[in-house]
Parts: sequence; structure tokens; C-alpha cells
Amino acid sequence: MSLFRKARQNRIFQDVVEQIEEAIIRGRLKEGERLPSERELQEIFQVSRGTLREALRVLEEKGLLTIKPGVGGGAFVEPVTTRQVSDSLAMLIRYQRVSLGHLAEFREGVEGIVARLAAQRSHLQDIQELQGLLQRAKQCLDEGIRAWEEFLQIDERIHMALARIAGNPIYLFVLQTVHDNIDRYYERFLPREEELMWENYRDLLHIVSAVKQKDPEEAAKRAREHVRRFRMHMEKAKDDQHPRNGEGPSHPP
Amino acid sequence: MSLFRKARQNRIFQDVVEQIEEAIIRGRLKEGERLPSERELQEIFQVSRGTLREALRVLEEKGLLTIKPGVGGGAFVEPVTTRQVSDSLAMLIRYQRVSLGHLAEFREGVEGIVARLAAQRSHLQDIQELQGLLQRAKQCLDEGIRAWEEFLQIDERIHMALARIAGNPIYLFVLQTVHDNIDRYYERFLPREEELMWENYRDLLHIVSAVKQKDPEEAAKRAREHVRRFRMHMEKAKDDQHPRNGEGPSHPP
DNA sequence: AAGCCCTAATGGTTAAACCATTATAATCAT
DNA sequence: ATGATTATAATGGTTTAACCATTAGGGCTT
Repeated sequence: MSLFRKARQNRIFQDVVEQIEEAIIRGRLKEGERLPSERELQEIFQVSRGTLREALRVLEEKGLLTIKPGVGGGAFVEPVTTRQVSDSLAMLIRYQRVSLGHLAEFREGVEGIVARLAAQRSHLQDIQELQGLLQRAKQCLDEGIRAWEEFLQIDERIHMALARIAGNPIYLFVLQTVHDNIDRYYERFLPREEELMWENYRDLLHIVSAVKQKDPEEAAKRAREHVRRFRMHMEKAKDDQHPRNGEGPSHPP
Repeated sequence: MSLFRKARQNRIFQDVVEQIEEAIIRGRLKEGERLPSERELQEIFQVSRGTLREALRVLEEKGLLTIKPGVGGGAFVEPVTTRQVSDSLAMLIRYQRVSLGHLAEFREGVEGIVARLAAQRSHLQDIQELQGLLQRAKQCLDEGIRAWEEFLQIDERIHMALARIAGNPIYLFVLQTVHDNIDRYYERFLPREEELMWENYRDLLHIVSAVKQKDPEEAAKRAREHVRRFRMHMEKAKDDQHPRNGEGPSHPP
């Protein structure tokens, strides 16, 4: 660990960034509040408009502000979300050329923990939510392959619901990131077979059932198996398409 | 899931950002490589310098570029690190959207999975690396409380080694991020007692032993307990310092 | 009441200049 | 020759002043 960070704070816009950031974190600027116009801020900070705008770009990129043009426009304080973490995590995954296998394996582990925690912490209301989603999934099932897309959506919502029930926001956005990055593979490689929908549905039934009965280990086991089965199907389909590649290239063209 | 994203791509600098970002991700701009000077880029993209600089600010904030002033200076492509993820996670913690307890719980889960995988996949060479680190930890132990800092460093290195041995880079950088954000709390709240070093050392011995014997469940269990114990110590110390707060504020003053 | 247009406020962009920093080259003193 | 000093030029950082594009709201026409 290095004790010191590089000095160099000679850049004026950085100082503006820090001041505004501090104001937001300290609560002196509240969510949804509008900052003064650029020309006013220019006066306040005694900097040129270009410099001020560079500061605003940074704050916008950090997710602390959104900027709207036009008369009613200006810089508005954003609610703090997990979006930034998800985005940067997604960047790492894309950039590091993580393989699909790695991503799927990671998902397997995390979904296992999430299911375990959800089983420990679910309330009646949570179970009802899950069962409601299951019911909708069942309806898709009855519509057959036409409802494939919707079915997958509901599947994802069930997983996210479990993450929420687990009661730790970190799992929620980590899982969200994983889904954002793995879905495109599923769409690409998963065979659209009705049998797969049934299998998937049965898995979900088992997971929710375990959660309802507050059986953490069973829930974790079922969740892991569920994800693993998904992965198997997909890797098989992938091998059929690209028989040469074992683990395969880590990103689609 | 929303089908569409907000249109609004009228902002020129955003287009510049995307082009450069694409070039970096596609590998057409490599790590350490220098981009043309601002005045040249101005010509290339046919934009004003102000607009170009707004684009550079965004890319800098994303962690893709660093900018150095002076003759040899310019915009350089950065190696990809977990810094961005760590920063945004740190931001969430400061905003109190996630608590230290959440982070510790997440770590517990992930370290469990990592230990399990490491036990399944370790080779002789890996065991030797772990035992080498253990030996150094033991030396610290003999030096007593003076070697506290170094001991913690070695502890972290053992955890990271396990993540590497687990063979999935996602665990590696996720865990790196967690450590980046949780270490400062440990430093702040962990009581510097020799007994704690011993306890910690025994935990590590057990984990490595389980990995060596290729007993995944034992390794996972030991790793979880290890992290949980750390957490307990810290929360206890934290409560002693701030008896009022249950979960407590998540950031130091 | 509906639609249109004008107006003013606001962000987005451009242009040209100057300042501050820094690596390199040239110069000078020893 | 060598080491220190100075000059030079390239580069990012900042300022200024203007103009363009978008937008909400008011007022007008129909």
C-alpha cells in the first residue's frame, strides 16, 4: 500500500469537482436539486466557462449530476445508485476479456449465496412476490415457445427478487452486472426449446420452494444446479456452432 | 428491462468519447500508448479544443486515459485496473447506500467460494506458494505486535493467492475491490492484539491445510469462519468506540 | 380550446489567444 | 570534457467572447 497519492491538484476544474462533490455528499445539495446555471457558477467559482464545464463533465460521468439543456435545464443532483459500480464492473469484464465460462461460474457461486441468504431472510411478502412471478412464468409456459423472451425476463426478475430478499445491495448490483454481461450470450447460444423452458421452470419451483421452507442449503444447491444447467446447455450449443473452440473466445464479434 | 435508451446523442464530445473508447477496447490503442496532442486530435475529429477536452475529461474519469502536461506529455492509455470499481463502491459506502456490514457479509460469501474452488484446483506449486506465505506470516508472529502491518499484508496476499488459484479472474478483481474498501476499516477498528494475530494465523493454517487436502467444503467453511471472525472483532471494537450506533455510520469523519 | 410563434434562458460549440509545465537542446563555466 | 545553467519548443491548462441549438412558457391567432 502506498502512503501518499500523487500531489498535483493544480488543475482548477478538479477543485470545482471536489467542492461540488463535497456539497452533495454532505447533503448541502440534495437529490433532484438544481445547481445554478453555468454562467452563475462561473461567477461563484471565479473560473472560465470551459473549466467549469470540464468539472461538470467529470461530475456527470461520476453519476452525481445530470445535465439538461433548454430553459428549464441545468445541472441536477442525481440520486445515488449502484449504476456506477455496475458500469465499471461491466467495463472490467469486457475489457479483461473474461470468458463466458468464467462469467457463468462466477454467477453460479453468487446465485448460490444469494439463494442461501434469501432462504434465511425471506418474509411472507417475499414468498408471495416470488410465487406471483412463478405464476406469470407458468402462463408463459402455456403459451409455449412464443413467450420465450418474456419467460427469460421473468426468470431474470426472479433471480433479482432473490437478490433483493437476500438483503444485501452488493449482491444485487453484482448480480445485475453479471446478468447484463451474460444475457447476450444466452440470447445468442441458448437453444429455444420448449423443453428448456419446462426444465427451467421446475428449477425455479424448487428454489422458491426451498426458500419458502427456509432451507438455505437446499436453496443454495438448487440455485447452483440451475445456473450450471443453463451453462451446460449453452456451452453445448456453442460447441455445436464452433466445434474448434474449447473455452471459446471471450467476447462475441 | 427497458427496450430503449434515451436518444440524445447530439453531444459531440460524447461521440469523441465513444470513438476513443472503442479504439481502446478493440485494442487499436494499446496500454501505455500516447494519443496525438490535443491540437492534432482537434484536427482529426474536427471539433473545437474545448469539446475535445470535455471528451478527454470523461475518458480520464473513466480511468481509460491519464493526461500528463509538458513536452513529453499528452493522453496515455491506462492499463485496466479495479480502481474505477473500487472508487464507485467507496462512493456508495460514503453515501451509506451500503454498510460496512454488507461489505463484510459479501466478502464472507465470496471468500467461501474462492476457498472452495482453490481446494478443487490447486496444484503442488500453488500449495508451495501458500506455505511460503504462511511461513512469512509465522515470522511476523514471532516478532509480535511490531509486525502487525506486515502480517496483515501477508494475510491479504494469501487471500489474493487463493483467488488466483481459484482460476477465475472475476473473483480476483471482485475480491481486490472488496479488500480495497474494507481494509481501511480493519486498520481503523481492529484491535492490535497479539492474540488476534495468532487466531488469524491458525485460521489461515486451517484454510491452507484444507486446500492442500483438496477438501473444498472444509476450505469454504474455514474461510467463511475466518472472515466472519474478523468481522465480529471489528464490529465489537466499533461498538466500543461508537456505542450508540447499531450498524453505525459507514465512513470515518 | 387548439395551435402557432415569439422570447428568453440555458446548455453546446467554436475560435483565438495566453499561461504553466516539462523534456530536450544549446550554452556556458569550470 | 563535464557538469550546471539557460533557452526553446511542445504540450496541457485556462481565459474570453461570441454564436448556435434546445426548450419552457407566454401570448397571439384562429
